[in-house]
Amino acid sequence: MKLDKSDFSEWYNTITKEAELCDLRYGIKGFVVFMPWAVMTMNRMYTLMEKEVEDKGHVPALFPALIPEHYLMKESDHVEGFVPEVFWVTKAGVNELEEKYAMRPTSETAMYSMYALWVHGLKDLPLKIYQRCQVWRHETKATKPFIRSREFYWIEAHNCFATRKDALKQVREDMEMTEEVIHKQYCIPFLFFKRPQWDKFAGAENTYAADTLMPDGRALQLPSTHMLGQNFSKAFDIKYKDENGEDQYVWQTCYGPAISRIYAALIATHGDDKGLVLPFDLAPVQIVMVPIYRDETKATVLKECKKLGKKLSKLYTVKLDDSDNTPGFKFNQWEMKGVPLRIELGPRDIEEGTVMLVRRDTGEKLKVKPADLKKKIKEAAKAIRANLKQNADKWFADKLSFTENIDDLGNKIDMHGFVRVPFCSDKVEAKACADIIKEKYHANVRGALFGSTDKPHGKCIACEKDATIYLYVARQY
RNA sequence: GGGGGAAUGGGCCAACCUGGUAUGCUGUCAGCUUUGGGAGCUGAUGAUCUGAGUUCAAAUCUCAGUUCCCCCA
Repeated sequence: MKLDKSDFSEWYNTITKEAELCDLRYGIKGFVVFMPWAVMTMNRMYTLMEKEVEDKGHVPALFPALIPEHYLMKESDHVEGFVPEVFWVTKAGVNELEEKYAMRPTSETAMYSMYALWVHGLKDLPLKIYQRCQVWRHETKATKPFIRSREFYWIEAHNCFATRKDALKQVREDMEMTEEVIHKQYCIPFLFFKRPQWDKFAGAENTYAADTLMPDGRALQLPSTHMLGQNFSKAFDIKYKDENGEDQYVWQTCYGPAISRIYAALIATHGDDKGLVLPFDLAPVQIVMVPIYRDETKATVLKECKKLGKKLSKLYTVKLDDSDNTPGFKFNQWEMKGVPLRIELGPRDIEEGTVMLVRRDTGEKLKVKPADLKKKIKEAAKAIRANLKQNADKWFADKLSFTENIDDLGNKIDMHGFVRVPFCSDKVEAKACADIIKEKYHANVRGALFGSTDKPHGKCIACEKDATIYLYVARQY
């Protein structure tokens, strides 16, 4: 199988098929079957993300997938943003429903209708609830497995606070969670942006989002946090009595890491020309054992393998591949699947009293004595984590560039990915300038780097006004 | 939203222009031989998207429909 990551689109299509990550033949456009190997990794991603979300004080709940139309219609900006891509349930059996139900495209309106019943006073705040679920959006943009499908899997956390300040603190906390899980554990680098006003979540005051870059230089939005202000609390009547006994609307935020999409970033960030490369902690199989034998040695070798496998499986997820394929076939197959470590064991090794330990990320082969094996595996696991993160970070660091000249912008985007440019503003009236860039280079304004205080001098890159802010431009998925 | 392409055994594909027994690879199953970087032989298995039309005869031509994929906005 030929794989060439420099042709990313083709590489991605091939790898999702060859590594058995998804099956596109279900027969509804934009709906794909997520295959076991992908789901097992996503489950591990979920576990790590949910632990972090719970550590930050969220508790889990599960809300219905159907949302009555009148809930969905309560917040006008939200309606405008989402209704064009909602799937509707209009019939039950043979009868038309009196009110149609939306298949949730996101759960603000489902959850906040209940929050209004639950929040009464300061004792109920902060309210921090998350759910793991799937959502449906009839996307009009091109669909691509994991990157953008019409049904996808995510976590959504929805919070209520007594004050604006508390809500803004949550935005920073969400960024910390993203850093901890997506960067440190999944080893996916990103930049955290405050989106311009014309590109925020429908119904939000502000949107903050982590953008990573795919190998073709196009940005992919990973989790986003929305500062909802009081837009929804007013629409849904979520209020508490303050110290003076007066009604106050709560301040809200929500956070939505789409696991299926982050999985796409995981594939794209770490994979190579041999297939997937999975971080040690996310691999459905961490160590694959490949026995090498002839007929007369088969029994001995398999016995040794099973003995060793039993020991190791107390610490790791281990798979003994005792199928009838040849060793070479197995090597290639498990490399395609991204298994981080391989142990080869044959008569030669038994004779020498060693096993062969092979790293997927570097291809490095290590002859190891059984007594040292646990130690060496632990070291290798650590080294793989560090190596994947370092490689990804190094690649990503070069993907940031600067320019103040619009004629130079196209080149910079082509050669790097994110380009910082001086801009007149990130308010709605500056959208015209963003449109100029979009028209000229098919690139989008991703927003201001969160936490950055750099101030530009001179003019906006696209108009004659003075620049007031640095914004970042990239092509996007 | 615009454009392009495709639909044939489980997967990939040939035959289509020029209508006539549907090709090859792969997979699966059975057997034998193999196994330190994608093994070999023998046999079995299994297919023309739907609906109309033209015709002695349609995978092939015509019309309609359905679905998917890719590229661009």
